[in-house]
Amino acid sequence: MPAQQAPAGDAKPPVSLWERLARPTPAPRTTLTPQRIAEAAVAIADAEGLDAVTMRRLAGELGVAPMAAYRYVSGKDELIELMVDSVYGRLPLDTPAEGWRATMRTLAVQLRALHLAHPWTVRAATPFSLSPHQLAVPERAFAALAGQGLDADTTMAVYRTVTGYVHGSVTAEITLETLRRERGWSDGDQTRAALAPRMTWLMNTGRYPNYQRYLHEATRKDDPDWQFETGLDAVLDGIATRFTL
Amino acid sequence: MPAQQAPAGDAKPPVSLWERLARPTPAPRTTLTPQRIAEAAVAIADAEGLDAVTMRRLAGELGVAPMAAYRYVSGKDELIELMVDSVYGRLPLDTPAEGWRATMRTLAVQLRALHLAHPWTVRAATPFSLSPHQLAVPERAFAALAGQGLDADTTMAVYRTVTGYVHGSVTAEITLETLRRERGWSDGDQTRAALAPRMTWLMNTGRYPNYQRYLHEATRKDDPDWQFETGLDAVLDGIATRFTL
DNA sequence: TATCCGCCGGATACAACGTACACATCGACG
DNA sequence: CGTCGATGTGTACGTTGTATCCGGCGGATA
Repeated sequence: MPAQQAPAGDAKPPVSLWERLARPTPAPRTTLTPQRIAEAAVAIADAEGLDAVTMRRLAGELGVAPMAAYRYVSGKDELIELMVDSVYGRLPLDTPAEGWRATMRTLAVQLRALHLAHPWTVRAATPFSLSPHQLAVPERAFAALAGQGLDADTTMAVYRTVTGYVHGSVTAEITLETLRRERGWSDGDQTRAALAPRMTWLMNTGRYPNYQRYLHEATRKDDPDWQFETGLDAVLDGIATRFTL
Repeated sequence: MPAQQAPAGDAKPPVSLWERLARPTPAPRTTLTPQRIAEAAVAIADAEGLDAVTMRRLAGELGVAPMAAYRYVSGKDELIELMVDSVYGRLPLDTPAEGWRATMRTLAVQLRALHLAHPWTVRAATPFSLSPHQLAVPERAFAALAGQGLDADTTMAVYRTVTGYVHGSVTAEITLETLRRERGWSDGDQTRAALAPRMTWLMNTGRYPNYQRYLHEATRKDDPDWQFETGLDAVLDGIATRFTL
């Protein structure tokens, strides 16, 4: 009798990760829990980047065998879903309501802060992943936008516009910051110095005169806060004018 | 003298990938060239996704030994840089000038089209990677924005805002589209049907009333063109009003 | 109290990956 | 004709995700 308790013949429509999570924990005596797994993995990713999160490394950090975590996640993809949901759970979404614009603005700023605190999230987070804490973000936005006379599609367009800007903008910021960190460049000047050979060669091709002029004239190249918020306010301006909010 | 200084070492200052590429090809009779490598890799990624691009697979496609490509790229990272630069080279950036707004709009639309045609680029492309064809994008934008009375920093802010929106927005779009394709769901209804179990469970928690209302009221959920362009026009509106262009 | 069963974590194993390294080969130039 | 540098080959190693089988503990049941 080969106790074949494999995933069985039928596909895999069974309970989702989040549904399993929500069930009361069968016993409080187990050494491993999804929360512990998520926190350990997040700690590794925060400290050494997403690539350092290895099933073996994670197991080592938890003091268990390499395959142990597979009791709780079906594979590495689900582990990352778990990690992302875990950090999204730390978002302080309970700020008081103050009108749609202020709410959307703080939401954007909070999302950026979250990504900066956990740079691996921009690579790992799939927008619209159906995880509880990630869903709380559009929920918050929709709540703030309700009652403004917008239909559902436009509400979604507003939400997507703002989060699209945030995600793209922060991705660029973090890509550069990560590159800088892993190469050991401390400030912007040192970064430019390290990039100088490539850059000067490219500029000497003479094909980028406008870009070159920017390089000479810009003075706030190293102020990501200013860059982010300037763009954000422009985006919010645009939403206000186009949808007459 | 410990002088270990991990990042210091100054290990790889040699000529960059692009500098090497620009040198005259030493002999026109070699079977392998960076162009051929890039095209083969792009073809694989277009057909089967970025994960299918393997050094061995690429070598097989080119009819050479697994390690052969390493004569031209220092590793897989450089291979991907090469791939991205290759597809950026297909951008038709020579459209006539028609004012900053029209230029920025078509640039955004073209970038979206490029990402949709090669979905792996949103994962692979690091913004501000210093490759010739990628640099041509900000060059084009700066050219269109020059003479509008903006200082260099604001010009960059405008560029970053638009490309940030494009990148983030298209990333979301492609993530969903890719998911749908690899699961074999044909249209939006089938996607929603497949996601229904997860979705209904989440909705039944009662924690997302506004999101749930959106699900019921929305009618253009499956029109990504409309979503993208609506957001884009809002962003451009915002830039125009905030910087009085 | 004795028994059984289902959940848990451990151990082993495998295929695929990126890539280091030494070797063979071939055209060009002295 | 001999030498040399550039090009592609062959082999091998360490690491990764994960399939599979096992032993054992604990609580419900008899």
